[in-house]
Amino acid sequence: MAVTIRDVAKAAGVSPATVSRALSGSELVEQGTRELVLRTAAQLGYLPNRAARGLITGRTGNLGLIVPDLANPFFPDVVKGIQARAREADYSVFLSDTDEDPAAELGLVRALAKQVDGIILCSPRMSAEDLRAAVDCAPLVAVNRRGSHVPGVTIDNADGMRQAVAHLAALEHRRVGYVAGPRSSWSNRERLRAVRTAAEAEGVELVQIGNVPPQFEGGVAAADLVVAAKVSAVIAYNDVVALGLLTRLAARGIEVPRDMSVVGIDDIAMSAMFSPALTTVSIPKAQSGRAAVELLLQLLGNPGARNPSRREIPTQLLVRDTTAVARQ
Amino acid sequence: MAVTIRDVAKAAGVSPATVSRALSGSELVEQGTRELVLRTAAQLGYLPNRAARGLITGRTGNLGLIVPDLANPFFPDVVKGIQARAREADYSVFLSDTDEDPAAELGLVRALAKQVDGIILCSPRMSAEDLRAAVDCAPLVAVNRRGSHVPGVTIDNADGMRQAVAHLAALEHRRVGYVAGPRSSWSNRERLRAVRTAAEAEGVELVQIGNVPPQFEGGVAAADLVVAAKVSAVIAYNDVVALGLLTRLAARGIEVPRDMSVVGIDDIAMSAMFSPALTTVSIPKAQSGRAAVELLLQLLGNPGARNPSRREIPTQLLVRDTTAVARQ
DNA sequence: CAAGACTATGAAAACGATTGCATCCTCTCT
DNA sequence: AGAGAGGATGCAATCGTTTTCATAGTCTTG
Repeated sequence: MAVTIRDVAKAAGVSPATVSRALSGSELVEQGTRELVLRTAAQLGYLPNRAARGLITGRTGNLGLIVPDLANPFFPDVVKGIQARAREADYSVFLSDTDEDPAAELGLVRALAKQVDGIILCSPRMSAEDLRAAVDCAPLVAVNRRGSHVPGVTIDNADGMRQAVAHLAALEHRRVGYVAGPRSSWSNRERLRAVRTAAEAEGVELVQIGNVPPQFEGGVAAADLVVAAKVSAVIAYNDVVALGLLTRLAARGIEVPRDMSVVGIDDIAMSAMFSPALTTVSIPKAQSGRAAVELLLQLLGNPGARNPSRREIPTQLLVRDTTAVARQ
Repeated sequence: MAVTIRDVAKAAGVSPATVSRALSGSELVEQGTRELVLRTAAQLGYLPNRAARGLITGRTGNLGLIVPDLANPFFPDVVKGIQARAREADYSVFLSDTDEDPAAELGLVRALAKQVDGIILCSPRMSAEDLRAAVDCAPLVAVNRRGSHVPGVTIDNADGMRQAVAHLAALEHRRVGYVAGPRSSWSNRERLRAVRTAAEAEGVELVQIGNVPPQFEGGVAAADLVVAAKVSAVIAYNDVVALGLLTRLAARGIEVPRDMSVVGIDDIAMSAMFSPALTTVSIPKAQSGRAAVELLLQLLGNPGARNPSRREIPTQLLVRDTTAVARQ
């Protein structure tokens, strides 16, 4: 059925070993022979059997990718970046969606470990000790999470929050709310800390508002708390929450940005489409994905690397229509 | 390093053959022996090497999944369904995003064919002949596309359009627009035909408006054409286009649904969050994904199946806030 | 009790690639 | 011219499983 290396060898009048060497670009085969082999292989439509190769080399040519929820509009773009970069490097990627179940993450890592050369863990919700265990299963890179022995790609939350708070301060907001995401989320803890630091530096009073699920409904629910908190501006854990806020504020007759300024984080596609268009801290999502693959490839090339490598992605405040000068 | 079947065999005092049989649930091994083997395997943390198994069985335990654009909010939900069902059947899925490049699709199918047991092609844009070629590469199921020899999952567009048109007709709309998607899209051709049939049946006049890219910008651009077409209601190729319409109509001061009714197709998450919330023909996206896997598994179990199997997914009109009685 | 039928197990041959080692040839240097 | 070096190639082992076939023991049955 399928054409094997032996068929090519026979057709080209050489041994399978020579075919293997010619195709893998080894330098130990004569120019003429190589060309002959390459031509024959192409002619026969030969494609190497990955399983067989993997068996002897111990590498699969696959990467594993675990995301908490693909329906969260943040992730598809990250996945696209990962996908694209992996393909360039001739790797295929296995996708797994945990449906927001942190307990499933470690199990998936374990299951995937045998089938892939490395794993990318997106926004892992798992505990620190589980993360440690995961790292021991396979070469692993985390996205949106820093761990003491885990290489990873993170967002420069500190600078993003600094930009957001500086923007609001420049608009004369003196009392600003932060609508927090899930307590268990590393990103949320990180953003909370960053926004506090930034507020202090700018001399702005900061009030934390709730811990809401990172969904539209979370924002809807938070809106009333925001109003009650007597702030003139609010920064949301992410864009989806911010859009929820916007919707409920409008329903209550509170006009944005006249009565309240709102800033999101992520810059998902919908944010620009909403009216009013959301001011947000933009994260280069595809770039984060590419960087994660880059890190992983580096790890695979040099598995003994002692210090886990890190990569921090810069953020950029996009000022759109939901922020304005504070009302006196 | 890794624990192999031989290690388990040695530890359990049996032959590798027996271990293999015990683990694969073959009936030819004695109860006691099976338990011993299972216990030993678990104890040693044995996980079978997929590559080795694949080499001998010829099956990989992997499925390939090709989508045109993961950033299109329609697809993540479908992918989630596919993912979930595949995992239940103990399959892993390779994800590939073609970035809307139809020319890349066949190449990807070819490349993937050797690494997977079957392929799911989502909304393939490729030509009919390419699709024929693709089917010959590997067991294959198409989603959102019907081809003469291609098993696939499709949406019941006819009924969806019927519901939408009946709804508008009941609201006394007599002249309705259809904002068409890309001419090359099979779904678009299908929907156009269905909406025409439905309009005829309801005695409603139908005007086709443009062929726009299936994005927000497409809807924005179409809005002015819609107004010029003097229709009182419009059905859009999909929700994203409908949201673009809504945005531009609002900017022109045309109030929805008072001055114009708008119906989308897909029911993406954002549609419910928009204001006004979009009336739309809902497609069970995850269910489509699951059905595709189901079909593929069936195909794998019985590759000689002559008549390609089909599955049609029902749709459901969700009436929200963008449709109202036509103005006199 | 003998003979056949069955059952549980093991030995060994695959699957298709890679790679260490051996071989053979050609070239160069003394 | 002979010897040694080195480059190109082939042979065969190997990776970890599954599966066919053979074997040895147990059970049934006339």
